[in-house]
Amino acid sequence: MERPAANGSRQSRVISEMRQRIITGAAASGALLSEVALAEEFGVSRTPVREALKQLQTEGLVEIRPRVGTFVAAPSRRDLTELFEMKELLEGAAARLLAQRGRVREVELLEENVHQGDLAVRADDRARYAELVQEFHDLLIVGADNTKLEAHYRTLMNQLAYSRLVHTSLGQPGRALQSEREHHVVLELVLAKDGDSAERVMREHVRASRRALLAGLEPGL
Amino acid sequence: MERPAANGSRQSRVISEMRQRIITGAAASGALLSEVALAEEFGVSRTPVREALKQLQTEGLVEIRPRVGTFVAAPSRRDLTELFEMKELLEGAAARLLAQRGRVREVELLEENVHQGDLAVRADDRARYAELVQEFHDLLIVGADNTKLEAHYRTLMNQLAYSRLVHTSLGQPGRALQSEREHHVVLELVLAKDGDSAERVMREHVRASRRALLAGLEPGL
DNA sequence: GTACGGTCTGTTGCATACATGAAACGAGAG
DNA sequence: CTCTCGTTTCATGTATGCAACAGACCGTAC
Repeated sequence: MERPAANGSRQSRVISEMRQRIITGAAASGALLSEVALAEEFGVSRTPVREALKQLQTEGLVEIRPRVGTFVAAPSRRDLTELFEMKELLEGAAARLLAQRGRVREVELLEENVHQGDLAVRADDRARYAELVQEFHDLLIVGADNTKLEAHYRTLMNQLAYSRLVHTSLGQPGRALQSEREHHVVLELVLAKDGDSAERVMREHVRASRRALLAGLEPGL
Repeated sequence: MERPAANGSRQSRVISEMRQRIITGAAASGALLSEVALAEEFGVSRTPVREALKQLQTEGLVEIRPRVGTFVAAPSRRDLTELFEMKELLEGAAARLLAQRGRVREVELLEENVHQGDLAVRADDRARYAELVQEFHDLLIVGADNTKLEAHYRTLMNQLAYSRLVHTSLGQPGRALQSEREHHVVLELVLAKDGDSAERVMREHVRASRRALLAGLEPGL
């Protein structure tokens, strides 16, 4: 193979590309991921592809049925419930931890985020607000300053394909305004360093967003 | 969307054996895990060994330095703090969820466990009590009836190599008795279906056990 | 003694060939 | 038509060879 050697590990490129494809939905749920097909597509041999799939399996994004094939994971209804339960748990804990840390950089970014959120809601700019919602939750997690928590959280969100779901949730009438109000309360409690309440309210916020999501999803499910 | 399929392939044997070796400490922290050495030892080729190591990496048990080698992960002080933070969080949530479920099978097993624990403490049988402590925490997690929570929890405990640590913790004078008392309270709150309090007390219990552990590890800290 | 540079060894990264099992398929019997 | 069972096909599972890179080692110049 006189291929002008790709710089950097080929496998890592394969992994991130595959992951992105699954999260964004470019690879349909339940679809077969053939090793040879992927290998040809990425211009590498089966070996790095196999290792990438293996990693995606432990991340819960694909299911490997031995001797049969690798398939894009299809979360069941129960999986969704469990994932949201975990989301509630981790984000609640993050709110508490952040509150305990005091006025760190992430808190200031949250203030700016909430400010921008107000503007987006007032302007009824749903796409912009969806972005800000994601940033809000992300800041909370990062601000908790616990790399394990962050890692597990990201794994969960990937399984949820949350970046797609958030739009559905915000599509419910009045949800954006309500969501933004809840963000306000969480931020205030973080600023007041009231970890207990911040955690409680954050959990309620997650439950509310889940309800809105399921309400928007129900027809199709 | 299930966790690692328990098939009978050689690779799964390699993985579980390696994992066990790391968790139990048979493979020293920081030690180099040579692919060829492991392959020869297990009587397989490098390929399944490589894939096993890859999986252990995403579980956080080994660190792969590209083109250099694979090493048994050595948790830093900060890692330990973060891991305990997560332990507190997950076990607390599990207590809450179990309390909400009512009188399920795991609750009955917990009652029996606490009863046995009383006997072990009274008899000053430390080894037996260490077993029971692990079972207690395990029942709690399983009883939460959330497979994601359980999976993440097990990953974390593997990283902590908790099965080794628990003995250190219980070695502190009076810790066993105190621990058993705390188990009692948690169980009572679960029986009373008081999820809020169960979570709170469980968190305190985890923090207390962490303090006992650190005191036993480094008397100076 | 120290700094420098080249070589050398050990390790992983990737490609490829072969082994093996699962599921689809189709011919034939009933 | 339907069921059975052997065959065929196609996917993954594993072994192995070669290449490339990191780091140790050693001789040499100063």
